[in-house]
Amino acid sequence: MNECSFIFVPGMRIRDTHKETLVRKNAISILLRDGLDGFSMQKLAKACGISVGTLYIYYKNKEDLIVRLGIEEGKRMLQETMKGFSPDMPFAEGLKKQWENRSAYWLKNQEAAKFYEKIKRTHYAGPIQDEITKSFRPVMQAFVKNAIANKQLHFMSFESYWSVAFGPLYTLLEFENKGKSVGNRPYKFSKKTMYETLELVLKALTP
Amino acid sequence: MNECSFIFVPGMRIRDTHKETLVRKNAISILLRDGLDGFSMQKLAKACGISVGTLYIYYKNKEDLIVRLGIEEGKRMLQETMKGFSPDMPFAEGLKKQWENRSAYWLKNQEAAKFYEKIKRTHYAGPIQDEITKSFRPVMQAFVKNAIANKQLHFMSFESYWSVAFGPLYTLLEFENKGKSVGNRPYKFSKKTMYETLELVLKALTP
DNA sequence: CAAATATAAATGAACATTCATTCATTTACA
DNA sequence: TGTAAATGAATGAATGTTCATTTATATTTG
Repeated sequence: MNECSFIFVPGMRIRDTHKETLVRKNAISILLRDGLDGFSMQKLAKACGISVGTLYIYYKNKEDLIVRLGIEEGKRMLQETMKGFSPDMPFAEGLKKQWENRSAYWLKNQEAAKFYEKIKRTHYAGPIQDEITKSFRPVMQAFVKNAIANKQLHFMSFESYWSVAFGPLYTLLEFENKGKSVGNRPYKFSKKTMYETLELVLKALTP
Repeated sequence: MNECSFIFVPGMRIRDTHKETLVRKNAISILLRDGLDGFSMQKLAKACGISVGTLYIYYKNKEDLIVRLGIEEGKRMLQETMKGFSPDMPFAEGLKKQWENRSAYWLKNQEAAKFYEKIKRTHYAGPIQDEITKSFRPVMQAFVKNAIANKQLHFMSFESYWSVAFGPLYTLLEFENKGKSVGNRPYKFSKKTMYETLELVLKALTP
């Protein structure tokens, strides 16, 4: 059942891999500019300067295209979030690492991050989350388990923990995303606000 | 410039106000079922059992329809969130009230709440947020100001405060929304988790 | 009271676009 | 030269919106 296997055949024309990046970048920027209901295959093909038919060589259909881009970007983001992180780390240190990684990625890859956050709230989210989850759930669970065992984290329900540990960060990054916070206050994400907030979160979670 | 003013004219046929509810309910359920890109005016008209043309009597166009429904639901939700709340309340009490109101509304009006959360993340969000903001910004600002003045809340940036005060609640409600939390863990919102989380938040924010 | 009237509500067929998707054909390369 | 990549015109369904027409009703008139 390996979709990637292939039989070598002489004379096979090589697929233009540069084109995959082209499609991804244009798809993301159209989706952000025009929204999900302003996105179409013909618009995408035109933006890429390729034929509509070509899109159907790379992707089974529109849904497949959106879902696969979502999975790709989600994995990329989580990969970056986990850089230099290990579930054996002391709790405060590990959480800090994740906050730093996540926000650094967000600021460096604004389009990709906005795209992922947007697509997560559509009806395409299901298969995307399923795929992402598979890869990262074990690491995150181990981290919490260790922290509680080592008395670096209060005993509490997993959802309570997660919502306090990451809810505030996501809220700040959403503000950054819009450029505005609550009440349309102009907002620019800064390390200062981030560390200020992280400190509060650690105060809440740690003994 | 009052759009609502009208000149009384004999023989005016009365608009069927029941129909406005019909349109709103169907629009919301189509949007939740089929997503923004699965929503269309003809589909909506058919679901309501009325003519497409009628929709264009009530709403200028599709965007106007979505935006106005968003504003309506957003205002309704915030109205409920503020029930029995006053910016003069002691901080912990006021925050608790808002958490309770918001979650109660969410559980009682699941469709409306899901709709609002979804539409907030689309390109229709701008004008919706602008309108909502106007009504509730002053109250929320006064609450924080009072709390800091009375030393019931640490001095901190507004964004830091907001993200910690409400980020975790929104995260829990999103879990409830999906029926799953992180890593596809099945999740059902309960007052127990809510109060457990609120306690952590208060620990973070109050001296 | 009942018929006529005036008005806006409501209709739905019709419009030009745009949509997702297909496929016979052409192109480029190992 | 054989192969898969790439094309793009074509398809039929669906899109947002319009508008000439019909319907319902509050008021006026007889």
